Amino acid sequence: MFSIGDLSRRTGVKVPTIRYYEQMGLISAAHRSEGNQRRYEKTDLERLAFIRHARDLGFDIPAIRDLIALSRHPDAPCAGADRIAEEHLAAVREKIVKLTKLEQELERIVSHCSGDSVEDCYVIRALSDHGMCEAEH
Amino acid sequence: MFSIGDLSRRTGVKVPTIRYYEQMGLISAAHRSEGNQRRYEKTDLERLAFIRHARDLGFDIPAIRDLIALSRHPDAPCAGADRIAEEHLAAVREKIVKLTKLEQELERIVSHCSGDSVEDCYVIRALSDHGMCEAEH
DNA sequence: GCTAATCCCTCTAGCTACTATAGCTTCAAG
DNA sequence: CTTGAAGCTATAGTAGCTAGAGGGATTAGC
Repeated sequence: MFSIGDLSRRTGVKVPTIRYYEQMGLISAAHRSEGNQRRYEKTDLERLAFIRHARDLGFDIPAIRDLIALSRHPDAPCAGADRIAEEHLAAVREKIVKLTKLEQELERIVSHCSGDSVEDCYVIRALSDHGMCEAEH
Repeated sequence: MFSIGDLSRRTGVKVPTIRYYEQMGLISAAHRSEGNQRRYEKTDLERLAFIRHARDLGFDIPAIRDLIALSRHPDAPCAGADRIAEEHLAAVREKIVKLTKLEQELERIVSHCSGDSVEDCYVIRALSDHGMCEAEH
């Protein structure tokens, strides 16, 4: 039996976040002590570690809910889980592409600035005048 | 004289967003028509285009506020603007690094899954067991 | 057994940058 | 003068937490 604080220390998930996950339906409502405090068991610990891990990998809460639901049917085909992971991977890649474009544009702007007065600051001028950009955005 | 709708069409910034920017102090409160509708001039258009451009480049609102303040002192040195842009560039790069690590981990997980049942689905198993990860996260 | 420190409870509000809705008023064209 | 589009304010919702207020529970030490 763990208190919510124990669970927090063992998983690295903050206490209010655990309560939030309960509210969001990622973990089921815990049993309560006589004094109305949450008491957890080992399965809850594992579940929370799963969630933590998925969050670290950037899955959002609905996706995690789906993954948990799938993990409860060991005999089902795992295409569903694969698809969720693949979609997430695709989203991550898309973000990287966008950020890389941003990086290049910012790099160009920053490196072009002579460092004199604001009047001819390349940073400010580039922001004022879209025509100075290389790529679309 | 432009209405808020004109401004929106010319800059691509949605009408409620323009009002939001006014509230956030990015643009000054517009003059009003007799019937209390906002009326803008060319300078407002330029200001809004500047904001739009900065947002497209991922600057957050406080940074844009600072950039606008700086752009009003043409004689000041532009080190401030450079620093803001450089910090933002650094933040973008950091995000790219993180996402790239994520991408690799996800790629590895997805590619390892045989595609059979949930029971031995690599996706689910990897999420359950942190020890299966290559990198820290 | 008592007390103090620490933990836990619920509820509410705040964060970013918008977006959406409701209910109302104003504007511009015909 | 009417009508439909556009504008107004105010409020609430989005994701995933985080912080705080104002209490009650638990536990370690004496």
